[in-house]
Amino acid sequence: MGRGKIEIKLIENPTNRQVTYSKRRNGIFKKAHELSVLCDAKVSLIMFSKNNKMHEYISPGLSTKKIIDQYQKTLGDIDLWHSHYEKMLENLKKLKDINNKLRRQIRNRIGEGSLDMDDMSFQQLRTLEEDMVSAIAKIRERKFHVIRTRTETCRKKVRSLEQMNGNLLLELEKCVIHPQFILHDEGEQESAVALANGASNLYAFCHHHTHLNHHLHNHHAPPEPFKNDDLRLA
Amino acid sequence: MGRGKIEIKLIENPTNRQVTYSKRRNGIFKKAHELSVLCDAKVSLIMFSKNNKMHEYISPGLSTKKIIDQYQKTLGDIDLWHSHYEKMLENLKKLKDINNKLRRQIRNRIGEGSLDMDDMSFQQLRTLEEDMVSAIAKIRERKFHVIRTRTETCRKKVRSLEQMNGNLLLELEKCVIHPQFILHDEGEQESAVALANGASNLYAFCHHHTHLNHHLHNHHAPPEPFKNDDLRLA
DNA sequence: AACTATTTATAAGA
DNA sequence: TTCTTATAAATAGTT
Repeated sequence: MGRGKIEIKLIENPTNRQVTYSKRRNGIFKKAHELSVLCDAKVSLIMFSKNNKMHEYISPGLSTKKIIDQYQKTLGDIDLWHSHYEKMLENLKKLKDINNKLRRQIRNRIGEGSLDMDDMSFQQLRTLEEDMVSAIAKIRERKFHVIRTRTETCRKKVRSLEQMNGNLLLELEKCVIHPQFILHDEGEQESAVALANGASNLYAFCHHHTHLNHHLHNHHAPPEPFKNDDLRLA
Repeated sequence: MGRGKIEIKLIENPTNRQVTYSKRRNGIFKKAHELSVLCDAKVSLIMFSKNNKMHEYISPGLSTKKIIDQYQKTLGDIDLWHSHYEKMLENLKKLKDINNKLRRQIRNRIGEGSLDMDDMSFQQLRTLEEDMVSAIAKIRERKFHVIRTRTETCRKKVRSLEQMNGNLLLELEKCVIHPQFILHDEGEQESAVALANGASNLYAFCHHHTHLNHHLHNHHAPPEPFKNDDLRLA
């Protein structure tokens, strides 16, 4: 339909091709629309030119999504997307199942599993109890490790404070033996008094801490149930 | 383009409409194909007639899926499908996370969580230990409930056996007092001896069971650690 | 983008 | 449905 007949094969000339594409594209769109109206048909027409420009026609009152959905349904779920989707759903279900199992396991271990436990035999309960006992032993061991570490840290802190304390006392001694160094004016004198007070405070502090230190060491040996030591250490 | 010009509006006559649909559909498909070939364009043409018969054209070497994928991509993921898919992926990830958390929790409770436990404070360990202790208490309670139930069942069985035993003894007594009933022939006599032996066996059985019954009742009161009773009852 | 000679599509009828 | 055919529409090549 034109000045001459053309063979249906790729138009090599890009300009020509582009022109033909435009003209024929409009032609198809017009025909698609006419078909939609004349026959009340649902039409989805999507096309990409050689340079990937997209054009689409959809029958009035429809969306491409709707058409594609209907397409999938009609094709009977052979589509790759659909199987992928199905796999995902399956996966989701599996994960949920595993999740529920884990939760039930936890509930059993917490002791809240009264309903689930009805399904458990005496043997199972016995095994669970043994498990829990050994688990508690491990947790206790871990707890006491934390206590030991904490004690160690505390002892180190005390030692360094004792050292500091000793140094300060030494300084104070110097000041008392040679009072001329600190009797420059009133302000300095006040600070000297403050220093003396501070030193005695440090003494008290030191004693408190060494006491605590011994305290901790006494409790180091017998790692028995938590109720005996946690109030002091937690 | 026909014997007469037609207005572009719904063709009311169904037959006419169907004919026009067929003709024009072929026309469009032909044009779509020509466009595909002439301009190397990707074309997807899906349509549904008024009675939902589907027809589609796809450029050679393509699949509708490919076109739709490209369509989605071009449209910039606004599509509902895509967002649905994304939501599913998100959901999947969340479930996996929850799963891992649950697993870690279990590992902690089992006492295998040495690595995870390094992240736990003393307070957390203490709470976990307390949890476990109360959980174990519940599990023990449950266990002893199972024992009680079992004991009860056993006792009932013993009682019914005792009853049966009594009845059999009564029968036997009758036979001994009135031997004429059982001295028909040799065969009958043998079975009478067997019956007597059986009865004495039942006596022994009965005693064994009542003994066990008392045994169980003694253990009913103090529900202490499992190692004391499970060998007899499990 | 407009023109137009031609081809193509198709409405109506059989 | 399919074929026929007169006529409307589309469009290739040109400007």
